[in-house]
Amino acid sequence: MAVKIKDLASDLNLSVATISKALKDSHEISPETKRRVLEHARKLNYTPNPYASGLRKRSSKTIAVVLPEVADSFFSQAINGIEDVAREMGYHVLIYLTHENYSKECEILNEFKSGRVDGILISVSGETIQSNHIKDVINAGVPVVFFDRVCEDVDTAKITTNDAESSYGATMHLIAKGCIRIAFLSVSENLSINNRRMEGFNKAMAERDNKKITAEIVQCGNDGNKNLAIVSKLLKRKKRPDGIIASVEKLITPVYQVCNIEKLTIPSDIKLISFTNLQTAFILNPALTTITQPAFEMGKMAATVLFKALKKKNISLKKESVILPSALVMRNST
Amino acid sequence: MAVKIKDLASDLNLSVATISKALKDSHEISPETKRRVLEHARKLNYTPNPYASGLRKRSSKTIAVVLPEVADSFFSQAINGIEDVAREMGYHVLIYLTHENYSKECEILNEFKSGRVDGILISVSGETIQSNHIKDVINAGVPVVFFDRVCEDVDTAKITTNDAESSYGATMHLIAKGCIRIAFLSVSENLSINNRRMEGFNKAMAERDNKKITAEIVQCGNDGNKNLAIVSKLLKRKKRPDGIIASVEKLITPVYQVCNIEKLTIPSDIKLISFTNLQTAFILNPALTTITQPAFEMGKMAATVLFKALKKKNISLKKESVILPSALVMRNST
DNA sequence: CTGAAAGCGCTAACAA
DNA sequence: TTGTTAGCGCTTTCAG
Repeated sequence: MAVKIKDLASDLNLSVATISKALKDSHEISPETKRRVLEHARKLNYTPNPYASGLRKRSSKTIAVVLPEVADSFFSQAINGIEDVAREMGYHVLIYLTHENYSKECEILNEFKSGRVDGILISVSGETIQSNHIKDVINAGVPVVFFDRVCEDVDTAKITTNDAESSYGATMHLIAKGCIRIAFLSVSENLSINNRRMEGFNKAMAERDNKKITAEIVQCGNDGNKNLAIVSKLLKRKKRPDGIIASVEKLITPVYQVCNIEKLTIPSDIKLISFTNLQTAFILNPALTTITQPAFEMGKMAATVLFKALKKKNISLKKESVILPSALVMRNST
Repeated sequence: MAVKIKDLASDLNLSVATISKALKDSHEISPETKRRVLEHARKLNYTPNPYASGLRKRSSKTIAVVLPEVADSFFSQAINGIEDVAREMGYHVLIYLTHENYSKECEILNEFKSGRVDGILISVSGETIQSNHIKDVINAGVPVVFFDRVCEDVDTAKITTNDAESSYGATMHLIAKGCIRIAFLSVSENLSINNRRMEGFNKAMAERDNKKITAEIVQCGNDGNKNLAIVSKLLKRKKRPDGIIASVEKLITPVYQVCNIEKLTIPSDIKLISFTNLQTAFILNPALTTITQPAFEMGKMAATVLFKALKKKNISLKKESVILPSALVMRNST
C-alpha cells in the first residue's frame, strides 16, 4: 500500500487535517509544522491519491484530448503542444481516438459528463455532422475547446488556422505558376477544415482573370485504396489536371504514387501543393510545396485557453477563439 | 450535477446497494428490478463517477503510456495499437511525454505509485541509464510492460522487435549491393534498440568475406542541427561512406538533405537504409529502403500483455516478453 | 495554530 | 432478493 496522509499523521503525532493543510502550504499551519510534514512526506515519498482528492474536490486535474487519429503528423505535433502546457499546469492528459467515427465520438464524450475530466480538447471526426453530444457535455459543465476541426454551431473557443486564406494563397500560387486545370482533392465534406479550404480555392478561382482556367473538386475519402483509385483515374484522363491541391496530408501520397506510375514529371507536367505538416516534405521527389499548419502552437494554444477557463471558473469560452496563421512553403513541386 | 446512484435509488424507491448491484448485473438482483434500474439509468443518462469507484475499488481502469516523443511515426502508430485494445477492454489511456529526459521520466513514474493507473506501458528515454524508478513502481504493485525501448535489467515483460537480426540483414543487403565503406548512424548510446541494432551491424561486418569492406559507427544525437552537421562532415570527406544505415527515422532526413546539397546520387554514389515507419518512405527521392517495425502490433501486443496481467492478479509478467519481426522493405535507395 | 468530524459517490460485507 | 452500513483517502468546515 502506498503511504497516505493517515500514515504521516500517526508518524508525526498530528491529525490528518493538519497534514493535509501543511501539504497545501496553508497559512493556518505553523512554519515549523509545515517543515516537519514536508520533510517526512518527502522521506516516505508520499504522493496523494488522485482518486480521493478528485472525489472530494470534484476535480480531476485531468483533461481529455479527443482526436480522429494520431497517424497524421498534425495531431502528433499537436499532442506535443498540449502535453507541454498540461504538464506545466500539473494536469494529466487522457487520449481518445475516434477513428473518424461519429458514434465512437458520442460514446467517448458521454463519459465525460460524470467528472472524469475537468476539460476537453477536441478535433471532431470526419463523420460528425451534428453537435448535440458536444453541447450536452458543455451543458454538464465541462469546458470544451475545439482545435483544427471544429463544430461551427457550438458556441465555445475554437483554435483554428486561416484555412480559407491559405488555400486561396495556394491556389493563386498555382495560377501564377501557369496552371490552367486545377483540381482540389477534398476529404469528408462535413469537415470544417475541408470546407474552409475549399472556400479559399473557390474564391481564388472565382477571381481568376484568365477564364480558361478551370477548377475541379475531386471528392476523396478515408479509404486509402479508394483514394488511390480516384487519383489514378483522375491523372489518366486525357484532360488531366496540371495543378493539384491536396486538402489533407494523406491525399498527397497517392498523387506522388500515381505520378510515378504514369511517368508524370513534377512540376513540369503537374504541380502539387498539399496541406501537411510532414517533416519529410522537403526530401520528397521533388520537394513538396506545403501549406504548413502551426500544429504544435495550435495544441499549445488550445490547452492554454482551456486552462485559463479552468483557473477562473466564470470565464466564458465564447470569446476565446484564436486563429493562428499557416505558412505556404514553396518548394520544387510547384 | 451529474446524476448519481442515490438519485436513481430515490426515484425508484430502492437502496443504493440494489442500484449498484443491478448496474453490475449481479445475480443477487431480480431480472425485473434490473430492467427497471437499467431503463431508468439509461433514461437519466447515468454514468458512474470514476473517482468514487476508483477510490473504493482501488483500481482506476486507466493505464499510462510513457513515451519519449510522439513526433516519430513509430510512436504515433504504437499509440493507435494501444488505444485500440484499451478501448476494447474499457480502459482509459493517459499519455506522458518524457522528451527524452530522464528526470522527467522519474517524476512521471513516481506519481504512479499512488494508484492513478492500474498499469504502465513504457518506452524509455534516451537518457535512461538506470532503472530504479521503474523497479520502484513495480515494487509498489503497478505492472509495467516495456515496448521498443526497454531496460534490460528490469525483469518484466518486454515487447520488442528483432533489432539485431534485422540490422544484420540490412548490413548484409548493403554488402550484397557492393558497398565497401558502410557507416552506421547511432543515436543515444544507452538505448537498447540502438545497441541491438549496432550489434547486428557489427556481427555482419565481423562475418564479411571481403576484408576491404570497412565499417564505421557515427555517433549522432537528439539535436537536429548537430546531426545535420555531423552528416554533412561525414559525406564531405574524401573517403566518404558508400552505404549508410540510419538507426532511427530522424537520422535519415539529414542524409537526404546532405546528399542533395552535395549532389550525391542515391543509390549509385551512396546507398541508404533506415529503420523507420514513415508512411512516405516510398515517395522519397529515391524511394527509401527501410527496416519497418511492426509499430501498431507492438503497441497492441504491449497492451494485450498488460491487460492479461491486470485480469489475473497473480500472473507474472516475467515470462511474457514477445519479439515481433521487423520487415526489410527494399526500394530504390539501395 | 491544531483537531474532530462530515462527506465526496461508490462498493461490498453483512443483515434482514 | 433487497437494504444497512462502513469505509476507500482526502478536503473542509467548525470547534477547540
